[in-house]
Amino acid sequence: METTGRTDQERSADRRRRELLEAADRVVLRDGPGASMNAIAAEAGITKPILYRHFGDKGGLYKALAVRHTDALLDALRAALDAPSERRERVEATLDTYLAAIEANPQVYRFLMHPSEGTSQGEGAFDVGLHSAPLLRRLGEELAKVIEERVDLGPESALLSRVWGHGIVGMMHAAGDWWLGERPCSRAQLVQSLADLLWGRLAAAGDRVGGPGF
Amino acid sequence: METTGRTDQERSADRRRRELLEAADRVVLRDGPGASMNAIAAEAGITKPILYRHFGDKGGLYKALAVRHTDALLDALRAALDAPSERRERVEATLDTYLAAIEANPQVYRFLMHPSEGTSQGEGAFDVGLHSAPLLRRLGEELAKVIEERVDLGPESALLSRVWGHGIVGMMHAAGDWWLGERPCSRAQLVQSLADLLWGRLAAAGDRVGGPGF
DNA sequence: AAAACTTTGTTACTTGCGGTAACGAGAGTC
DNA sequence: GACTCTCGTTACCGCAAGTAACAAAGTTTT
Repeated sequence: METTGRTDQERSADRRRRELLEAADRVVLRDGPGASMNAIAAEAGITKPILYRHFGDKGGLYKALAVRHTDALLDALRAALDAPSERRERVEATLDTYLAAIEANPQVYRFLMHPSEGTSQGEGAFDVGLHSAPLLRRLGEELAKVIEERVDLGPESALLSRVWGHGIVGMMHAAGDWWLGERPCSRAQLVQSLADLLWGRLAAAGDRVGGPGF
Repeated sequence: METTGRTDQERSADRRRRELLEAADRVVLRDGPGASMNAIAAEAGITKPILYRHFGDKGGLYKALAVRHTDALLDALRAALDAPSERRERVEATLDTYLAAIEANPQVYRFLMHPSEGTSQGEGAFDVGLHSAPLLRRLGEELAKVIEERVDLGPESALLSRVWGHGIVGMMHAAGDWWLGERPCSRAQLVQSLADLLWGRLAAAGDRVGGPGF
């Protein structure tokens, strides 16, 4: 069959690609996001031009890496998000899953957050606002989908769910980032605090000015 | 007096520094965050080593630039944050101020969001979690201060206010970033949606399938 | 079987940037 | 007049991204 021949090549290429990605992963995890193409090639046991043949440029490689990890994280999150429990519980589980992931592997997380580089000259008036990590965008969209699907928001639900999706993801990310750096409390406490925030505790709290003393 | 002589030099150096920063600003605003030191030096009418004498390295220059802009933004935000109106109004005004700022000058905003680079070799086990833009950290801390100062959160208020400060800033940032890219609605609508989220509308909304508890 | 092509890999190069060393010219000081 | 101190230059180093040109293997075509 001709299919086997062609498939053989494709499979071989795919296997190679996966091997390269795994090598790249090791290097990036070891050396951080600044890892050089040379280093990655060396780890994979080959030389630079092959990497470029497979991934085009550094952006391509990093994008492929990011997609892998993002997919993995998304799978974990979806499980927490789609649980049949009550909303608050689901929210807490999702927050905890995310935080556990970044806690377990800060290097991966750190890499995912700024894949955008570029020795690029030119391209002055590119498009604005696309610097942020695609991971966050994907998470935001995913969460938006779930919200719209499961929460009754009346009219404007399309807009609201997306705003909230991105907003909540951003909240989770920023708080997680800060928490990871300072470790001011346990993960459970952080989850509680964030869930409380989403549950309107900021709106419900009283002013301090009328308080004791002063 | 000797003081005048010394002050003369210092003033001259400071003026120079400011000129250089302004030149750098123009270039960064024109060419994006990838602007080269050569380009900045050329814009300032001098050559590279002078930049390095003034700012140490590229990180130093970018940090100085970032501090300038961050200070400016913080001043605007503090005005909205310290208003004597009601809390919801204050929150909305603050959100709107931030969004208006990033809308008015996306280039600046874009630059502020990833000043961290580094051709650094070595330093393998640096510190994790410091990749995020210092702007967000400063905003988060600032907001935390205001929250703790004006909202009664009972015990744990120190922790809660900081978590919320960073969380809310992250929410604002992520939603703003997405909004700036897609422009799915007016600024006012976005502000409303985010304030609604903070006001617990997510918790208050009903489920879409079956009842709560399921 | 020999020629041609594809795949897989190499070495060696170019370009461009961050950063630095070494040197040069004015201006104030002993 | 020599000394030094700041401001400025040119010319370089090192390094990383990306590419061109070439080499050896297997596969297909004639």
